[in-house]
Amino acid sequence: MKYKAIGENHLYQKAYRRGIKAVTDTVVVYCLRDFAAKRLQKEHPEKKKINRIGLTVTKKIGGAVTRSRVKRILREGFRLLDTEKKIKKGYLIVLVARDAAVRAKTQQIRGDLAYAFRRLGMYEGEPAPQFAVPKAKRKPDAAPSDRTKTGE
RNA sequence: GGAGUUCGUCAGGCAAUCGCGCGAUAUGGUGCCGAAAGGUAUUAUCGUGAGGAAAGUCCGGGCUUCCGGGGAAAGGAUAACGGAUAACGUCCGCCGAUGGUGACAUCCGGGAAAGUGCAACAGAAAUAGUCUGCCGAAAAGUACCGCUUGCGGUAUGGAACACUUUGUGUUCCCGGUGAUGGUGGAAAGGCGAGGUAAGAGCUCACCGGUAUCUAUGGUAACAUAGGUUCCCUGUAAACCCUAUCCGAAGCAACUCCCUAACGGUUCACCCCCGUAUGGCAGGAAACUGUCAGCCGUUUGGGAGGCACAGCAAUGCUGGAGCGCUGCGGUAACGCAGCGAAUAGAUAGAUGAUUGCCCAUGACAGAACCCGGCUUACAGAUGGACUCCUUUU
RNA sequence: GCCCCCGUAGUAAAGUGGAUAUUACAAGUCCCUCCUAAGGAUUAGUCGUGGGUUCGAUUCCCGCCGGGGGUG
Repeated sequence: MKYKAIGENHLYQKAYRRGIKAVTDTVVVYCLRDFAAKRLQKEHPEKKKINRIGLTVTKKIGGAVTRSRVKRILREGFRLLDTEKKIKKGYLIVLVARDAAVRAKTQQIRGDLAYAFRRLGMYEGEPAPQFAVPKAKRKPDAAPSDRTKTGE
């Protein structure tokens, strides 16, 4: 199972503004319903829905070596979680690394991601997550804790 | 054995399972998007997959574009000498200077006798004579003496005051002199003797330096010895002068393809020269219109540049490229032969788990490509050399 | 990735070879006042950092460190 990466900057901005969010020590997870999911499903040879993931590792984390290592660990953690449990398809998932992710192991990342996805209700069989109210678009920084509550 | 100098090499390894980028193969693999160029997703097998600094972007090139060629100006860079190189501000050798007992290290390195500027504070004074100090020689005038009657010799700088007695001292003026004067980074080459009215490279000996000549050694810088000349501080990482070199921008440079539309066909804003127009129609001509060619701009999409290169492409040729060997050279490096040639991403590929070993792996990730420099860095290991101690 | 620019008290700026580095606001202390404000006095600088040139460097030269801007 391959993962299509998010390339466009505006999709990241959308995920930050309108997506639901969960925060752990090592990583911050944003999720948003992918509006291009049907087109991607049509392009897929097996006609499956897929998730598009994006990784954000800022220069504050470290140099090029540490940043690319953090990206590998995040990718591996997500891959492990995805093979174990079933995550809902057709979403944009943005993973933002925090300072603690530099010294983290893959298993810790996997656990943090599992905690975050459970809070966000992204597993199969659970009720669909509610997205943020449109008013949050005007004030992106206002009351982030409320949005996580609505996500539960 | 100890202490040290210097030049190199490696940059954890092996195995298993899962996972990632690229290439090839698969009936042009299969699906999807697109008008097209093309792209993208995915399956299997095989191959392949970051560095000595990939970094900083500090120099030098390749390459691409700016229409082509030549010249000038401005600006910039470099700086003993000889060599290496595609080139360099790099490298090697060597000279000089500095440091070290030494192996060795470092580079401070054109010109201040072309000119301009600056030199705070201190100091009398900062490139120069206003103070202080020393002196009254010479010249002129005056007085006296001699006689060869217009010359020679002797004395005296001028004024005031004081003491004393025809000189001495004080103050002021005139003239000479140039280093005595706590300073300062720097004070007119240093020191000694002679010389002088007082002095001064004014003269001499020794020492130091500048320029230049000769001899010897060296390709040369330069070194040694001798002769001549001169001795006016420092600063050129102040302006500047001399010699040499440099056009500018940078792959987000740019090129090509598909698609649609518009404009020009003339001009080169440092100077000079060159430069694409042709056919048809109208007109006497200037010129106008139109078509083709050429050039440019813009909308949307895509590829290339880009992974050894080029070509007439299972091969051939070539290269500032890499490794090994031999030869030449003190060395940098050169020449010859042989061999191997695959990172190429585009939100950006090397990870996770387990086991074993060495005994815990530092700095750190290609982004058009090379040659250097600089900076960061855990260790392991090889060669050469120096000093000290001991033994033979 | 490439090309540029800037670092001076807490903040914003001057100073571009010379003595103890200025100015405004802010902050601390003191005075004034019954108290506060205003006013007055005063304090605090490795001039980002390490070398070099120079008698002398915030200034000139070189190397690092940090920050910012432009460019599809």
